[in-house]
Amino acid sequence: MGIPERKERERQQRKDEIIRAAESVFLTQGFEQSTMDEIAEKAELSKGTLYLYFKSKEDLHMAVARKAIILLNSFAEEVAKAEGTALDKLLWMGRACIEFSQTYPDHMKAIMSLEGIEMPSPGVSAKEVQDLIYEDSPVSLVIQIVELGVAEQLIRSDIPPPLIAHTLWMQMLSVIRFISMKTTLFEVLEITPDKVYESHFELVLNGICHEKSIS
Amino acid sequence: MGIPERKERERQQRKDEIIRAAESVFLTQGFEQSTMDEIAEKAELSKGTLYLYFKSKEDLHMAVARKAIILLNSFAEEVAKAEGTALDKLLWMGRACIEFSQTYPDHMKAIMSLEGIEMPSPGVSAKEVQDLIYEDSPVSLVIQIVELGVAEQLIRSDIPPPLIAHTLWMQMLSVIRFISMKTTLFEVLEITPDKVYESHFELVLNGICHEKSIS
Amino acid sequence: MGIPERKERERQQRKDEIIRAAESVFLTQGFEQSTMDEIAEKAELSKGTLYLYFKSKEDLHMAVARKAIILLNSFAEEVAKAEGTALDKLLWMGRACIEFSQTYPDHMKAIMSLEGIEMPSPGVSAKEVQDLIYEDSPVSLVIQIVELGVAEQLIRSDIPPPLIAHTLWMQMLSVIRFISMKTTLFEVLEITPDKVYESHFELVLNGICHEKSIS
Amino acid sequence: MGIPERKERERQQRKDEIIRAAESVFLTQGFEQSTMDEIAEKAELSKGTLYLYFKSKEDLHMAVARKAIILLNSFAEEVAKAEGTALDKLLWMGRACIEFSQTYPDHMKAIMSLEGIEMPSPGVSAKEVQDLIYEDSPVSLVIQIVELGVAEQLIRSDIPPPLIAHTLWMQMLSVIRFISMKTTLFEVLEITPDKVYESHFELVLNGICHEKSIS
DNA sequence: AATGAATGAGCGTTCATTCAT
DNA sequence: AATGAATGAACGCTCATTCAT
Repeated sequence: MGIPERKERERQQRKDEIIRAAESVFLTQGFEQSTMDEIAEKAELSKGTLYLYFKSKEDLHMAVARKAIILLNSFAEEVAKAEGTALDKLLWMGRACIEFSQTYPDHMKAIMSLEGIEMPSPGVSAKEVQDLIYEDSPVSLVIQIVELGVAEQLIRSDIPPPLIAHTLWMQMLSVIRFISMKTTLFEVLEITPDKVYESHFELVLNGICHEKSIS
Repeated sequence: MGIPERKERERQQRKDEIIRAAESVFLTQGFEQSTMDEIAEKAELSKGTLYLYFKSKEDLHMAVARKAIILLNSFAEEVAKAEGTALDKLLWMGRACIEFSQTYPDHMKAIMSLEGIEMPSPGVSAKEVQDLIYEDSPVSLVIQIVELGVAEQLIRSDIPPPLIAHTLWMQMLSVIRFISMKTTLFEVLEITPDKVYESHFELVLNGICHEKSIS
Repeated sequence: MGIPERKERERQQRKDEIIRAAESVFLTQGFEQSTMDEIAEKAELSKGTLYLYFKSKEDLHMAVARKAIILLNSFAEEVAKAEGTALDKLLWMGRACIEFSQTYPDHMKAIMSLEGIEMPSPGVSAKEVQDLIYEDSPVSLVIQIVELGVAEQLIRSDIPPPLIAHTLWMQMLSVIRFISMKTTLFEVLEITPDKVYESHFELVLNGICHEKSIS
Repeated sequence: MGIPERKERERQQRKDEIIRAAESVFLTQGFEQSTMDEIAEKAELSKGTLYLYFKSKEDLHMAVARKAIILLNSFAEEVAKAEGTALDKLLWMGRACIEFSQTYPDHMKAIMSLEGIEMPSPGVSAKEVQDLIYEDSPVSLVIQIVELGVAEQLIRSDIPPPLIAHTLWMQMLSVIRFISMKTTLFEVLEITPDKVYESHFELVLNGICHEKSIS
């Protein structure tokens, strides 16, 4: 009794070990530049063994990203439960994402690399990527909060909540990418990453509030 | 006299020819998937000759992106000259970028691929990429307009104009990336790319207007 | 007592099951293209178990061929019993081989693949292959019939019967190989397989009859 | 003047060198068992260079076989020119083939390995193999001689000459295969290869002479 | 300046075989 | 006896880069 369960558990652990190894390799040198040899070496496993658990490099890539997104989601869910207005929640959630990206920069990188996957990637259906990013990700959470905000009359109602939510998510990713890559720029502008984040939230949250006439 | 100049001019022309060839190859199949062989064939030159003008594939990549960004800049400059408030100009400029990305999707792709270049890319300094994106790009133009908007008291003054400008630029890129990659999402949400663009501008421009109290 | 016998019987049954599985896999996709995984799956056994019964893939290959050759032999024996002259018997036997190759194309393939085994094949001695083909195969039957034919003075006596018999057997294989592989040739020559077989028998049987002066 | 010619000549020489290296590797260990690495090493060239001259392993295989068949053909043509009856010519040609197979055993092996190519081999059309074997090979020569023999009333006319010729060719191959592979058999039967060849010719040539009643 | 032949490290993937359980 | 996880050496092929001419 319990033997098949133990086997299954060990199998899952092995998978996790491989994912952990892949994470650290993908993140240090990017997905394209990483080789299965490196991952195998990092995992202290033979290359062939990798293929026992993941049918291709791409498959492993997806697994890494999935794990990251689920982790991020758990962060976001925590925040969404707290008391406050929709705008408060969005701000907290944004901050949680930033924090996540600083605590697990490698996981964040994995999530963002997914965004770069070209649609007709053989072996990975677009649908699969979509689901991963927009169903299991915080986006669905954001949609709910935006809908709440609209109900509270804090958020403008002239744009469909899902559209607002996706826009917020994209902007979130873009600011993180900005911070992580354009480090030399900060010295020139004499600002800190924190300042950038706060400005960002100021701007985007201000943007979704009830409209003033622009055009 | 004049001979070295002619030589130099011819050299530049050759370079342009190669860039043109590289463009069409990178754009049809992506940077990673393109080979120097293909570019050489397209340029009707031998592979070795490519290395006479560009020290590596990466170098050629940069040149292609540089050309694209300059082209985009010329578009933006045109728009910036027109009459109107700063907000008007920003909106027009945004629309010009969208139009550019639809007219020259390949060039836009090149510009965006630059954003994804990892910092410790051997052979290309971070500084070089920075300059390319933030000095020769429309960002400097946007900074000017934002400053104008602040002077006109249309744009909030509590955030430094360069920061606002960079945020706008990043958001611009993120919406274009979104549109080009998440096509299947549109069917689900029953929206059109145009609608996304307009919502985007609504939101971000609303965001940079004089603040209401959020926090 | 009887227990070891039962064990042995069970072991033989297991072996047969594996051979059956291997047959169907080898025959659908050829020996080289088949994997031990596929055979294991077909046999509903684990891959490791295969090695309990056969020491290598090659060994399994031999077993499959041996079974096929025994089956062919049983066909041939049936025919050899019938009434008629030695020449009649040889013709019938030839036709039986053709029929066999059409009824069990996969088994025939296995037999012929054996012929192609290179001599210094590690793990399989040439002797082993010889025995398989020339002792358990119809060749010994053919030798007997040729000897009979010589006694009947229907078949030339200037060439040793074993040599004639081996020649007949080789020619038999060559015509079957020809038919199975050179299908496109038939359209060009506007002939049918049956016509080829009959011409073949005409020629070779005519050849072994009492000599006319050639040289 | 002459420079492109020299280049072309050198290129051809290089190709020949590679073919020569491939020959010796294919023949020592068979086509499937040979690796491009081994061929490259034998040719004292890098693996990549092989692919500059041959687009695939299969392509190289064909080149090796083509060379062998052309060489064999030149042998056969020489013989066909000599004076004599059709039967004489066939006998001489047969002996020439035997001699060829002893002088260039490796080339002969290559020719025979072609016969083993399965029809739906990806990348090599059946047609291509057909042409190689039946158009450029001695078969066409044999057809002519058989036709001549029919005209001379030495060879039976009830079977179409092409069919007779193909049968002779197949039988030729089968005896060579027999000799080269079944060496241990000779000791048992106490015969020599030469005896086998002569018996073979006796039998097959007798077979194609004017028929006696068999059935 | 231009060529293009040559390189060689590298790639993702496969699979016969072994061995601890 | 049976398993199936693990191995690791291969494999065919690619391609950015170099260099003699």
